Amino acid sequence: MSHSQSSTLAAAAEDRLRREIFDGQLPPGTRLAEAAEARRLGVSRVPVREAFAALERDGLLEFTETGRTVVKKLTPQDFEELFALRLLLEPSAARAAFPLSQKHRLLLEENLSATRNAKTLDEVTRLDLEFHQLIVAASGNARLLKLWRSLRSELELWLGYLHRQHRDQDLNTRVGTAGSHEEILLCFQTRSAPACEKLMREHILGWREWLPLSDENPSK
Amino acid sequence: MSHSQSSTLAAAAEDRLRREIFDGQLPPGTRLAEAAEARRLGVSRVPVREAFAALERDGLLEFTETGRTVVKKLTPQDFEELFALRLLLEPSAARAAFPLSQKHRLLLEENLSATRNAKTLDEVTRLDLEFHQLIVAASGNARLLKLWRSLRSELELWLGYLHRQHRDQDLNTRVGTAGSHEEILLCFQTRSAPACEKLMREHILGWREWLPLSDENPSK
DNA sequence: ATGGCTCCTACGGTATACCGAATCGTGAAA
DNA sequence: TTTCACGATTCGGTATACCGTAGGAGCCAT
Repeated sequence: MSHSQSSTLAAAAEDRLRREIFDGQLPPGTRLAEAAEARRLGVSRVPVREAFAALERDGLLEFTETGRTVVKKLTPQDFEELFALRLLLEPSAARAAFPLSQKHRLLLEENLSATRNAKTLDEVTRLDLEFHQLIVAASGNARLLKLWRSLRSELELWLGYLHRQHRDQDLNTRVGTAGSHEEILLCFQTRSAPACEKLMREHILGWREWLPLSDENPSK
Repeated sequence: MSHSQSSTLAAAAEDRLRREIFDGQLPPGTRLAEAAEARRLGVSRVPVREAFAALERDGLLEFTETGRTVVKKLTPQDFEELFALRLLLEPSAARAAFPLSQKHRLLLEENLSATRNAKTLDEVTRLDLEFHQLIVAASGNARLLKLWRSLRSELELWLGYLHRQHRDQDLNTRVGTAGSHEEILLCFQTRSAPACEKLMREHILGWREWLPLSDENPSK
């Protein structure tokens, strides 16, 4: 664990494992053992154990009945669940976030500006999720934000898989996402809470639409 | 940790601490130290540490910036957030749960039967939450159930506080809850998905209504 | 060749020990 | 009396060690 800004070894281990799972270095189904990962990461089993626990509650790992730890396999069914929950949570969050506070308006504008300047697909994806999270945060319901964040890791995992499978096509469709976000922010500034809710709903439905799904999936 | 059906000491410690928090033996704001709790529970620090982590993610404990562990204080604001989320999640779950599978219908009927025979207020409360959880589970969305369960502990905590403050009055109003649940099950068997969604929404609104709030709260 | 049994290994659960940092109490100085 | 500083204590983070058990490999019997 040579360099990492995390204050605790457990957090550093969690970050690293999370990244390795996202990057596909630890494909779904991989069995992880505390001792082995501890050796590999150069720490003892205790921080690794805590990292496993954290990643499990984020849905990236899975504990079997017998205590084994496995990188979770995501099925199209899993994705449909995530989609259904976004469709449930985010429009409501948008409605509650209206009207936007000065602070959150600025944060969203910064996000859009960063998105316009983004160079890589991963960066655009991260900013995309960040935009949505900002709106959930703006709703003022801390627990709602917590629920959303608990879905975020799995979402990122899915998007990562999809990007690796359709590296070419996504870059174009991504432009649409950014424009859609600008439209949403404009809606917050010029229209009503129900309008924002409706627009967010349509945005997520559209997002579901252009995602290439169910032809190939990373599980099994 | 003399007797407990939990297979692991960490789970047993978690159960015990959870119960003590619910019972009010560990009032909000109480500072918990790993070593002290380990001595008190007769285990080492490791299981206690894991129990703390689990209870923190359940919202019953709180880690301060400096790493201290404190029993969380619930404010009326917290309760409003929980209420808003139930109002968002559960009606949708009811819609998705329609039509009820044989299995879930039986489970709900068992629940109502147990409620009719219940003797103590705590038991009725537990069965009440169980009824709602069953419907969320019947929605078929495992992640939705996970989100709901993550709210349950805090909900139980709140209800526990309220019961201790209004021990007399609640017993009567509880009868209404049970009847309301029967109505909901009937709706599932005789009407439509939107009807169930609407009824669930009204049920939760009614629940919010009769709860004695904002006059006294356990925080600060 | 196949099914089952046994032994061995690897893994997770737990206890204990060590360390640095934060906290609190105490006493000295202003 | 108040305040500041310093030492003792506590606490959380981490490492290491021990134990029981589950899984797997190899062997034997059929």
